[in-house]
Amino acid sequence: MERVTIKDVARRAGVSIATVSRVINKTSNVSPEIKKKIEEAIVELNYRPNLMARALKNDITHTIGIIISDISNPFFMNIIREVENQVKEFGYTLIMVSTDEDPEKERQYIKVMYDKRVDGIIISSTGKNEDYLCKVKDSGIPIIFIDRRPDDYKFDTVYVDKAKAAYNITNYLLSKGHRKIALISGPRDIITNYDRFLGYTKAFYNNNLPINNEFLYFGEYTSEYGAQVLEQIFKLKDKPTAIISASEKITNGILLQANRLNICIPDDISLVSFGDIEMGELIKPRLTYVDNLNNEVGKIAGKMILERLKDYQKNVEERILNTNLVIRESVKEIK
Amino acid sequence: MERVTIKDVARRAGVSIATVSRVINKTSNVSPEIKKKIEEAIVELNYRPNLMARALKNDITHTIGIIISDISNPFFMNIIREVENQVKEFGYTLIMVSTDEDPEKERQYIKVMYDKRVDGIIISSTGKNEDYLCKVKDSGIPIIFIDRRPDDYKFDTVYVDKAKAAYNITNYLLSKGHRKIALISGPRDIITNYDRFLGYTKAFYNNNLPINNEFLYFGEYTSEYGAQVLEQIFKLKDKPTAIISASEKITNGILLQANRLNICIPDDISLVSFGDIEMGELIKPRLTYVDNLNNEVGKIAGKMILERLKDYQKNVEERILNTNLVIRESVKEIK
DNA sequence: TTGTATGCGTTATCAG
DNA sequence: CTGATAACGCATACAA
Repeated sequence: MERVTIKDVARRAGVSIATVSRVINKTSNVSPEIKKKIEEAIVELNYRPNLMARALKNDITHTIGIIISDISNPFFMNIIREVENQVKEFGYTLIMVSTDEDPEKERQYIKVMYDKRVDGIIISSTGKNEDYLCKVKDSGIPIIFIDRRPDDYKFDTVYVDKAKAAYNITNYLLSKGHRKIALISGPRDIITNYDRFLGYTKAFYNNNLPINNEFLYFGEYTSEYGAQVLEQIFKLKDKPTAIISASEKITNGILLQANRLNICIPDDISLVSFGDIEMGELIKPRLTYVDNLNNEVGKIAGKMILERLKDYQKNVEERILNTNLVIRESVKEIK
Repeated sequence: MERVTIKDVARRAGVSIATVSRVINKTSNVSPEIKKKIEEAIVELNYRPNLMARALKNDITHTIGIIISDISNPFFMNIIREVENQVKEFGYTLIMVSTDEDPEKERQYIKVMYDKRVDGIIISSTGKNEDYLCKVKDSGIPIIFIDRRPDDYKFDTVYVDKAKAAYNITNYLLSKGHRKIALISGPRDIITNYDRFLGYTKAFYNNNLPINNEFLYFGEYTSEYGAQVLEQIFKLKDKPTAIISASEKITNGILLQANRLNICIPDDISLVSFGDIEMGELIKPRLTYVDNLNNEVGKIAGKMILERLKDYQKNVEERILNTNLVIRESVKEIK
């Protein structure tokens, strides 16, 4: 089955390819009879324009690249779904890669996006390639930062204010009498974890309380890491009375490990999580948590890229979302 | 920042574009000095070949399309992740769309894939577009069916044998004394649900037992549907004593609703699920389930497409995976 | 209104 | 070993 091109259509309709192109793109008037002939030819031959050729000519691929750390993370999955929903009706499709938080891989994938001439990039960045992203942006490819704010440069951005959330969580725990509060974060390099640290320390500072560095854990956004740290914590002489978990995955691990080690939440230790877990309603105790608003982040990211695609010149936009603490049963008051 | 092309490189190195192309593609010998000059020019100008142009010329995009019903379904997410892992090292990237089980959307997206000239398609099909997929395949784009087997035509395929699994589940329930067994499936149209039905009926047939059609539910792969049917079931005069759930999402809904309605599993009703739920270890009772092997399906799908890409002529391959029943605590024995 | 011809950035064929 | 040039499929400026 040969691929039929605009030439074939032209031949079949007995016109030039220019005219065929005109009726396809409705770019100028074509006489009704000829138009009809061409349309018939298109149907008969089942002609489909070659988007590669078009892209080469117009420098528009109708493709948006998404670069995230891990597709299998429900957090990002939801974002992707929302982005897809936003952009699909404008004819864009998504091309998607995951970096595993590896800056080198990230760089490679940014290159891939550039090479593939995507019309725009949505990225949850490791933060180590901002200089490079800047170049890509300057070359004409809009870039939207999601979940993690850029550090040095200016980019369109949408994320939840983790510093404020961490501040609120910490304050809440302090108000419940907790003084020894563990913060279990993802990688130290990733700016969101710095922000959580910021909010955490601010709460202690404002209450004129000292920070115990031993209670600050930086690792990975994985269930394994959460499990491992919980075990570690319970070997400590001077245990924390509460934990702040930076992500659902970490929370998953904490809960799993607590179950294995017969640790009771909140009786043995309190827990607050960034992001509720799947089926959270069924798991006892129901977690006190902050919503990560991933659906909203995704929706906004989709809209932002569409706007930016329409107007390349408009001012850089920064959407910082606030999230509230949802208080349920995983925190115990300390006398 | 202008985009630098092979012409710029050629000019900078003082050679023709043909020679530049030669060193880029190592397609024929170039004298060492010239080669060095060109390589330098490439670095200095930060030249990156335009993949669009290349694709137009070579008809190879290094892109694989994935068509599934719903990205936000963990089941498909895992598959995608595995596929990505398989193909990324061969320089392929994934373009991904979701159909929401809508055959018309599916058809549109198949077109998109065709138009974008992807090198191959991995699809979990509604089953309504096989004729069209056949044409696409004949046009030279390899197609791999995942999770759902093709019906009329021959395609490379990898899926778990749901009929056998359903047969095993049903047999198990029958052996535990259950006679009134509800089967809560996804859409009637989707072949996997027919297969489940097949396995279910076979078990009854082999045991010389009658089937109650009222206990056969077909709907959606959603939590809402699971919840709704559970409620419905408990309004029945003659309730089933056991439920077979066709998917994690449905199971989620069943568990959530059971919790709301104070229905105790397995005391009030037994439950077996296709696929375990997230954090299944923590939710009581731990489910008796069959593993959906999504990781393996994804891995195999990735390998299959790579092989097919290497050899377009090889025989159609069909991988049917078997899965075992994992018995835990959600089924009660009936006197 | 329609056709001719050029170029998008490559690769490949053919001379030299 | 190297260069000029055609071709990939399409869109469009320019001519007619």
